[in-house]
Amino acid sequence: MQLDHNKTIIMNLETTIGTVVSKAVETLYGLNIELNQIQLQKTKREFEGNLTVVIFPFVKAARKSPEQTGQEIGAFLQQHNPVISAFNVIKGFLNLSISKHYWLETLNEIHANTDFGKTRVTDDSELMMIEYSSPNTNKPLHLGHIRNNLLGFSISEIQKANGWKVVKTNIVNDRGIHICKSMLAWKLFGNSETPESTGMKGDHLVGKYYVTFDKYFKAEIAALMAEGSSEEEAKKKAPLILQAQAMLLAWENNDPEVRQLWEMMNGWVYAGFEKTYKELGVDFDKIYYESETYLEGKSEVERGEANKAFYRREDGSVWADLTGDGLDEKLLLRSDGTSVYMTQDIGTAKLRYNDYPINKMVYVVGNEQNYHFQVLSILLDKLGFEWGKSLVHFSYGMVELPEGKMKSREGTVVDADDLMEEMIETARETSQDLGKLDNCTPQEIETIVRMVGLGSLKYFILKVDPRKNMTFNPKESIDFNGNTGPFIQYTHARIKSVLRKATEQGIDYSKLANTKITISEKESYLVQLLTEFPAVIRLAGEEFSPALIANYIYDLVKEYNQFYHDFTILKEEDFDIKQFRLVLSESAASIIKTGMALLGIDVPERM
RNA sequence: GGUCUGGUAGCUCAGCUGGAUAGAGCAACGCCCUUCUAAGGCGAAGGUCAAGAGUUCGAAUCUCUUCCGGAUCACCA
Repeated sequence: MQLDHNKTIIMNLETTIGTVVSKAVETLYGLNIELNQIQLQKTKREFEGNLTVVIFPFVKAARKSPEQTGQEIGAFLQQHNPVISAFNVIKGFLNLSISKHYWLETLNEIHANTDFGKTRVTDDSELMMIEYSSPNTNKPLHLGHIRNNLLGFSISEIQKANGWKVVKTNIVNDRGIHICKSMLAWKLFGNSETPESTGMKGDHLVGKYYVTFDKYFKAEIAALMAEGSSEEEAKKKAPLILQAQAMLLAWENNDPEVRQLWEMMNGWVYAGFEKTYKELGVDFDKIYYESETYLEGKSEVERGEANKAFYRREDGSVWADLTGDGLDEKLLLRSDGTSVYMTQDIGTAKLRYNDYPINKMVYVVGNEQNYHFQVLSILLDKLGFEWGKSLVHFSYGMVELPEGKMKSREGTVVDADDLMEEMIETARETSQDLGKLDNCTPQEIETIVRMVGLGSLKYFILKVDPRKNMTFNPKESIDFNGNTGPFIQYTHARIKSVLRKATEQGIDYSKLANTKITISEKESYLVQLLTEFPAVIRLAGEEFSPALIANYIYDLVKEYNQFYHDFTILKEEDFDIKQFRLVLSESAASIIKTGMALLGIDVPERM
């Protein structure tokens, strides 16, 4: 089985050593210790060795100095485990060197396993539904959405690699006051413009009218305030907002004219979104539309009211009293009967659990909505759904500009389509400047340039801890050197280039025939890095953190590049060594490719 | 104001459940292409881990206090 195979490779070393350590302290000092109490870590680069046992926890029982304790344990380990070739003790740290032979055997295992690091999904696997993207249909996607989409897609891939069945889902917020604003503005000021008549992408055109609405709305507020209204009053009685609200009500009452306008403008937006998703490389297994779930939500709210979980006020609005949970009161239905965001989320959740045997439901939504999901969870629980409390809100941080938050009103929003296009163009220019693709066909160039441009953008976003806010500086653009996507892609391309030449020369590197050769520290360290891949995937899944994958690949690539620089591969005279380096290189390339795929990033064969 | 969250090099970020002299990249400086792709490698430089106290063999990491940021608490989504 796949899982066990991976375990033999990575877990093996640490557990066997841990077992021997526990035997050592028991034999030497009569100390009984749990396996997980033993602190085994990777040896720091400046010291000799591969794995380090922290000795401090044992010195008390040993009644000896940390140095001496380390020496004794080290000697015991070496005697009882042939994998340990040497050891040294510095302060309270016992550094163990693992035999080269072990690393070479391990490399062969890794190399033979095309799914190295992944856990196979079986019929028995549990199902995780992951919601991400969830756009409103009144404006185009921006940089914030990009982070959401990349995280959602990547996390889905990572969970699949951890053996989960994954259903990627998207709830399209296709109804509500926001879209009515765009519709109204288009109706009033749009002169029947269409994507065809203007040449604009549909989502951008609809977004334009959302801005238009806001502009006139602001003007009305200013006028009302000039007449003596307070700002609060003005916002409530401005004619445009009243009309938009009337439109929302008409929509919920199935007014044919409003519905037709809605269908048309949403159609424009979907066509636009589809293009953006495709360009970004994200997709969904199941799409829900708020317009198809909000009624379910409404009836759930009404059921809750009947059950006394919720209550109705005199004005007809329905509320949940959450003061008992330390929260406030929450509106669930407006006094005019129309539903709010929370209403549809209740309906959507219920429908999803009806549609799929969900074991874990994950919402990829920004941390600005932490409160919303806290409330949602409680409301579903109050409605009697046993899974209500188990919803996972994967809360990620905002993307900010150097000046702070992006504001659509001030035109500082970084548009998703523009940004992707820019990155691709930058990649094109860089390739041309460097003359990298001179021998490629136009079609190849197009493919590579897109890979690199999008790779730089995706990696830039995914390498950051998802929980944290991050800063994007549009003026500085995104680098192609250093800790970047293109740097990793480039390394992959270089390896592939060497492998192609090896194949041309007829060199067999299907496996390492001789595992008794002598290799350098740098080389065995690279193998050690490769062995860590499965553990990284597992941790990334547990933590919901693509950044862990990104950081790991970067470390690997950085290390490989040093090796590539310092050692010759094809010109190596010793065939066994040459074969080893090719096998090592191919394994590295494979892990780079697999790892980047978990981030939704493609790597080229040449660049 | 309540709740949540963050503060690490000039800038952008790593630093796993506490472990050795806190690491990368960018920018700036100096090297390395007659050698498998220089989108690369090497070197030097850059730090009061916001401040203070505590917990202990050991704290960027855990606890408390203070300072400074951000989010949220809507008949918005």
